[in-house]
Amino acid sequence: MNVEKIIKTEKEIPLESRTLIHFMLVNNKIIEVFSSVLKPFDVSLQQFNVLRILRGQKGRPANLSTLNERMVTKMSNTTRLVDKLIVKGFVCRITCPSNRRKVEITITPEGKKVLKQIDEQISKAEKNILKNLTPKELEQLNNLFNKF
Amino acid sequence: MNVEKIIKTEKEIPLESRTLIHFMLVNNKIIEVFSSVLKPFDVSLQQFNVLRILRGQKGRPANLSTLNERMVTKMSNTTRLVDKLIVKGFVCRITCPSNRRKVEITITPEGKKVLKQIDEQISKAEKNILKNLTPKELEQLNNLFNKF
DNA sequence: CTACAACAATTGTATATACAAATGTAATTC
DNA sequence: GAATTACATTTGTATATACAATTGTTGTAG
Repeated sequence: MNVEKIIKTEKEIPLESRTLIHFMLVNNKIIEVFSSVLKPFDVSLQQFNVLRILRGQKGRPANLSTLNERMVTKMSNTTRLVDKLIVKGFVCRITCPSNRRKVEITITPEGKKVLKQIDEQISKAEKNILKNLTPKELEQLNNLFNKF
Repeated sequence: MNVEKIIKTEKEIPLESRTLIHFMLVNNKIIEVFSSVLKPFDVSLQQFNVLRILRGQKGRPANLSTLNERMVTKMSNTTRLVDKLIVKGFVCRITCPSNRRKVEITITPEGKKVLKQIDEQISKAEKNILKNLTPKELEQLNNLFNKF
């Protein structure tokens, strides 16, 4: 992936700007791949993230602020995100009995089933995106990311 | 930036998934910083990108497909993006005399002036985001990104 | 126990983005 | 040169997201 070729510029870009542009270009590619995997399941990247968080709860219900806190990309409207998952039958929401301000959100068996299918595809996509990188290079990347 | 701490999970994430999540987390941070720099100027990241492309044209007008092709994040509606810049007086659009299907978009002196101010702030922000990385590490990052 | 502050989620509204269909123009084919 | 195809942009519409204001509930100070 050559930055100058992709954004079609002839002039040399300063190393710092170049790195950040490069960063965003790769990120766009990652999101594009993930989105295309998720599309047939009619689930957005954010919705997928919520489903995975809920499964990670192992039965324990999560409330909205917990979800928001754990999401990779925090967004300002988790209520409506959950609304969509409810319509699809993938999650279930009840008001918390001990504190009626809160809600308890859980993943349904149907949601778990779909999530399992998605996971397989996503896992393949991940391997494909990273096919040119060795485990050592992945470690290296993670270490560099830690410096941000 | 510790991934597990940020997304608040206790379990170990496989290296591949972890890298991609880490990638997105850092990207979100970058976008967040950029957006907050741009906010006072009432210019979005995409609009900023268009302005920079137009300046890079050095007077030569650009048409919509050229803009779209050169944008870091391609979006499906460059028309409306340009509309907003016109309202702000930062760019100018006329239909191309030699081919009336096309349009000719140029940056205005006002646009150039604002862009210069933004550039200074963005440059500072870039340095700040990357303050913990040496030039060598930046090169290393770019090389790793090339493998995607 | 009443008033007030803090909390958690929801709703309203404006803007942004994705995708498809439509418009207007130019080039090509017969 | 009329019909068709391809091109470049615009418009329509549905959905997504950001941000602020609102609602309903709980905790707390006096």
